[in-house]
Amino acid sequence: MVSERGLAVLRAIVQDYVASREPVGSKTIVERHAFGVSAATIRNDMALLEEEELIAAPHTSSGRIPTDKGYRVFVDQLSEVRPLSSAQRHAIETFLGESSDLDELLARTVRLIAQLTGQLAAVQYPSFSTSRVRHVELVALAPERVLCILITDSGQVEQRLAELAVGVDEETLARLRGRLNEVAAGRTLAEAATALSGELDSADPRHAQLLHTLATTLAEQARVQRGDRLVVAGAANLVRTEQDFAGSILGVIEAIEEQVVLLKLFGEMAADQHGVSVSIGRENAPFGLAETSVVTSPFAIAGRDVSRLGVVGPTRMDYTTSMAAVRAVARYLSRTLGEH
Amino acid sequence: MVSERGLAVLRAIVQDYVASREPVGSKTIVERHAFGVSAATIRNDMALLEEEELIAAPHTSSGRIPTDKGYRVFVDQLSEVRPLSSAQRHAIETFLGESSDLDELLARTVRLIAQLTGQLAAVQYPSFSTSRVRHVELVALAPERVLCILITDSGQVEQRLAELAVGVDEETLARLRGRLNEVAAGRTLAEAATALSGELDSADPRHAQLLHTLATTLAEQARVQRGDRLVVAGAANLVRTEQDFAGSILGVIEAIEEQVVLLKLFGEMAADQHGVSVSIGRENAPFGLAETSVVTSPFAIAGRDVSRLGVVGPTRMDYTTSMAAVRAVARYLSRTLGEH
DNA sequence: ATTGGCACTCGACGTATCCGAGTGCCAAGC
DNA sequence: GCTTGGCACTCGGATACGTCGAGTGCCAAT
Repeated sequence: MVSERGLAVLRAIVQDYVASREPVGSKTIVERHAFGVSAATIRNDMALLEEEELIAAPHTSSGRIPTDKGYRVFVDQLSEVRPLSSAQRHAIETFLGESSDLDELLARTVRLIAQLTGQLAAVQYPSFSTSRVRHVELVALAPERVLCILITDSGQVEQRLAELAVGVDEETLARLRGRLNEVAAGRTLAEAATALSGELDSADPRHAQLLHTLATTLAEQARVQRGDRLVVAGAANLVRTEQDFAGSILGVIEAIEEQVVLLKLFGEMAADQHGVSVSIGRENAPFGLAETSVVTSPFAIAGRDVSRLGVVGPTRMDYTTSMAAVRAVARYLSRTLGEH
Repeated sequence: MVSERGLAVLRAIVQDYVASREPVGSKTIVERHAFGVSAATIRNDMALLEEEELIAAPHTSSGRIPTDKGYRVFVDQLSEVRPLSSAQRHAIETFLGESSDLDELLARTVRLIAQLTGQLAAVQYPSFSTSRVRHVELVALAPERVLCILITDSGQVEQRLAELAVGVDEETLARLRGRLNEVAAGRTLAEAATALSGELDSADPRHAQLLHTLATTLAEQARVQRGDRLVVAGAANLVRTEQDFAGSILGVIEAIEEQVVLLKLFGEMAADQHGVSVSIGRENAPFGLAETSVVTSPFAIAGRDVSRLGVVGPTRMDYTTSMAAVRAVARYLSRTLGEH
């Protein structure tokens, strides 16, 4: 139904509305875009677009604003993702390049995205369910306090303190260390957890209790997915766009702080495999984020898509910029982490 | 100059204003507090208080609101810190009691404070400048990639990856491990850093480069004060009180995200040694937080005051509740961490 | 299909008005 | 010498109203 020009009008409306925050009228469009037709013609097209529920008028005789559906069409069909400027690309290289470890890299990443997009940014910690145990280290802080350190082949380190009922000497600890490494090393975290549980049965009865404590500690540790954590930055950006939220911004802030909500949302978006995905307005209603849009992209460690990063902002956000920045940073990250 | 009753009036004004968010007039006071005098008398007292700049009128012929100075007097002289309800005390015990490690304990702590006070809460990571090195562990992930793990007697674990120009075999690594432990173990982090630097000179030339890398890595690691990190929770609470900030809440959010600002402020408040300290409104102007008040308390690990926790909120905050909650949680934390 | 014209709508904005809470002051009273 | 009731005064907030203008929908003409 909607003509070629009609879609161009939709694109113009989205762009102008995002830029000006005000309903855009037919006159504004012919002024700011070279359509070569009169305002009346644009009005006819707009009537069509309104019928298709791609745009809406806040009240009779006002300009139009895009609906969620309108944004969807814009994102899917009308926006070409233009690459970042060389300055921005350079910023990514220099700002992320000097990171020393994963924690710092992700912390810098999330701040960078927030800065590039002017939105709230979030990076999901990589889930290491497919990474393998490289080494298990046991350090006695006291005879009955043993620090268990788990090192994976993705360079991740997890530590946990085990409190034992009876003390253990260095020699025994060395034996246990050897045994645990034998059992766990080279396996995925999940496999290692299972194997460790099985190991309990064949344990030297004298150290059963000790081994049990250590094994369950390590097993639990292995079970913990770091993928259930988010790093967030740019809350100030969210507050800055507060007036874009008709309802309160409170729910959004709470959802961000809660993390679980956002993580679920990230999880759902993982279905869309290839590249950047966008979830718009009411599409997020199940998560209590009906007025926000989320732009995310997966990124990979060692070639495996393990996690997501993205931005959260008002439905009326600059999708083009957000998508470009999210895509670029995700790619850079995948490239850097792929070298591991 | 200000009579006994005058101070009582100030207390009433602070309490009513905090509760109602509206300038409080003489009539309201006689209604809600049993002063046994008429509104006219209260008005006389209020004129006195205004002369002393303890209260102010937003405009002619409106009720009065406390000034920063008024809040200061209220906090210092007029508010008795009433202990928490048993339910709240119970909440602290149960909510914090089940924490397994320091990270989780602090994460739970900050959420608890935010919940108890309805303000934004922050906990400074303990600074371990006075804690001692218990153990240094080196783990070769690859011949030229060595993971350095530093364990302190306060149970803190720091890890860092060292990239070496030339590979190192297990045997050499074991020797180095022994040497580093000899040098560093038992010393404070600062001492260890110095000692490690000195050790470089007497190094076996063959491994000079290797040792240098490891030593500087560890030294830098030791130098890093974890006290320069904050855990924050309850941003939603800050947004909820947004209307209490005449200027924008943006600066506050930015300061919180920046962390450095808040950490400096925490540092300054450390001067006031005994228990809860409060910094009000313009007292925070150097930090760009002229409209906010900060309530903090130190807490101790192993008997040493090492860090602070507190809340940040509008000048018009419930100081009594905030102070009580901050004090109670800090005490609980000190008690729990003192057992280490 | 496009266009200019035109009546119509409705929110934004400025002005005038009213209302009431609250003050300051004063003279009278305990 | 405090305290109190009375009273005039002030000022912000709410309400009502008129004006203005951007923008629309529709229609007849091209």
